[in-house]
Amino acid sequence: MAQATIYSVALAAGVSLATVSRVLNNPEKVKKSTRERVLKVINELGYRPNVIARGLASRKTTNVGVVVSDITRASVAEMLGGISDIANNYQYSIKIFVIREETDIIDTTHKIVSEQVDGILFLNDELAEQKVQDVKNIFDQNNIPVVFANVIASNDESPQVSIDYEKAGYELTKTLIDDNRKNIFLLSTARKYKVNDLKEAGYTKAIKEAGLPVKIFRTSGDTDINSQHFSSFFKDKIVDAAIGVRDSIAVSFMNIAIKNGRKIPENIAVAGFQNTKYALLSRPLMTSLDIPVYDIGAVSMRLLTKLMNKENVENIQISLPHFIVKRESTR
Amino acid sequence: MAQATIYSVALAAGVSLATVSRVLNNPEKVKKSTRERVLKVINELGYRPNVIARGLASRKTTNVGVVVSDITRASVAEMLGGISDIANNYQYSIKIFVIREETDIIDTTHKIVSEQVDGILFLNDELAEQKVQDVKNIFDQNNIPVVFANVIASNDESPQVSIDYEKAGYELTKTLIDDNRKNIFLLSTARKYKVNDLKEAGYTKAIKEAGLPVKIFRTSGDTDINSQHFSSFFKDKIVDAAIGVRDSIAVSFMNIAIKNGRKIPENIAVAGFQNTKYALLSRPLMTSLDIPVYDIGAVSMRLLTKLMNKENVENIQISLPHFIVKRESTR
DNA sequence: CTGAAAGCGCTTACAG
DNA sequence: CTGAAAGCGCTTACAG
Repeated sequence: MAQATIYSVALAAGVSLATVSRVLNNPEKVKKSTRERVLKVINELGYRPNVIARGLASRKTTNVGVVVSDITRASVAEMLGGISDIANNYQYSIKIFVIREETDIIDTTHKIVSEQVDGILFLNDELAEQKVQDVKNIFDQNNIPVVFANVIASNDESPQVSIDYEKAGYELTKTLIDDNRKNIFLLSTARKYKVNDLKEAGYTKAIKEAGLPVKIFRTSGDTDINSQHFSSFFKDKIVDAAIGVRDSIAVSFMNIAIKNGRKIPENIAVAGFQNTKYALLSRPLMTSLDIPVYDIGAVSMRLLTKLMNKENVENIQISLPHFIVKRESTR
Repeated sequence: MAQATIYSVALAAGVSLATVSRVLNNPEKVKKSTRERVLKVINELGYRPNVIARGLASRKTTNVGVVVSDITRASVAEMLGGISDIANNYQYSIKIFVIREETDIIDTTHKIVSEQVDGILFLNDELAEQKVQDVKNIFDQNNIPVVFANVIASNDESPQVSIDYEKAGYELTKTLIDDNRKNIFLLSTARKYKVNDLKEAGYTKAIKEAGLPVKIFRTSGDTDINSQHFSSFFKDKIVDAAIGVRDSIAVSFMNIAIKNGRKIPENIAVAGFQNTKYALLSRPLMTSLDIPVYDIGAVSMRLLTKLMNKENVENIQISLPHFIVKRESTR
């Protein structure tokens, strides 16, 4: 049997389709008795409004677009968990848009606009700032609210939720300084992201305050590649502490340090960012800065729903709390 | 300025909207000169067809629904990578539907139907078989093609792409048997999934062939929990080899074995499933059965496009090759 | 409280 | 090769 439509419901209930529509969207405007009659028919027929038709007529799709770079990254997946939980509560559906290095961002953005999403969650932290601004402009022109999640947008007033990465970098570095470490490396990525820039800024600030030498080692996020970098690292560097901008980088470093005969944390203290499963499955267990990724996703989505409803939001730039989980790799 | 519509393009190009539509959908049916004129206007106006309106009129949304349980799992995220890459090629957009234990599957399935997706990729391996069948039936009734990705559907003829998990379990167990191990544990999950059942079947087959004792230890997928289980494990069990149904379980086991004074692989050989980053960041490096998760996603999506186009597909049940990556945790 | 009608922005037979 | 018209399944003023 064909899917029931609003027509068949109206017919069976002996009302007009306007009334059926009201029962669904503004039930209080319909007399109780008719409302119940319509509802009964809806149930019997298993009627579900065609979301596409509704989207066209109402100009609201109840779809939100989530823009990501690498959906494969644990933090991204975790954030999606938070997003989808809240989206479910608010009856929004999620459309994923993956932007890669090769893709024409502007073109893709226009494509997203043509998909008529009601709002955008932007998780892509790997885009150059200028590009982010371009993208933001296009969404603005089309009146589509955007929330940047775990991405520090350019220094404007864009809605965003994240943690204070500079402070986090500062604090994590400070714990190593307080442990009397003198040669503290920051293991960062070769490619520059705003988020990592902030971690670096915090690191540098703490290091300089302590009168220590700033030592930033740039490597790859790819474990196979950074293993090689780290192998040569130990030939010529003096090091008694290291912070990886991601847990995977820190664990990788730690493993190779051990292989090179260093004791953790006696010779070298190691800490990472993100507090992922890697930190829990490493030996020794690794100290890591916990970033509430799930919450960032959830809070972003909640903020977005408010913006989509044109509610007046007091604070559109939310900074969530972070904390350091101390484990065996530091003292 | 308001978004250009097909009307404004038609007006500016001096043709009917039918012609504009044809230029977009059946360009060969339009005279070259008019086609070029229309195309020019489209460019000038930055016109993009409203995907929703198109979806309503053509009854094709070029959306595919991806049904997942835990989007947070590395394998799911990786699969999504493959799916989105191919979806991009074929111009499909991806809508994510997360099904959790609490959710009413049947209701959600109806909801997905009402979203008018053209096809479904079903990644949810945590559903009981009966439920899977129910869900499948609903999609069938609504003529929505479904491909099961990395899920073994009930013993019917549903389209699916996966690996031969039983064979994989058999082979992995065999390598340990060939290394002369006698007390080989399978570390499985308490909750039963079809996929793990198959791994168990392969394990059991190999073990019985060798005349060894079947030893299945059930624990949790959660690292915090299984650590505790494994700690008590070593009090009373004789073991010289273990296979974790997931890498994370195997690494967790290995770490605790080492803590209990066992040498890997001398005393205990350890292997996992999935060949994730965990296997690469563990010490010793862990042997693991590589499951081409990305490819499973990509191939599923490609198969789905064919089904959505109503192409005649020879083989709708695809088994991708797997292989064992031997590392330091086994000999 | 309810219905008739227009309209959302497209596609798609049908004519010509 | 092109256009006029109907229709996809809804929502939403407007009347009453």
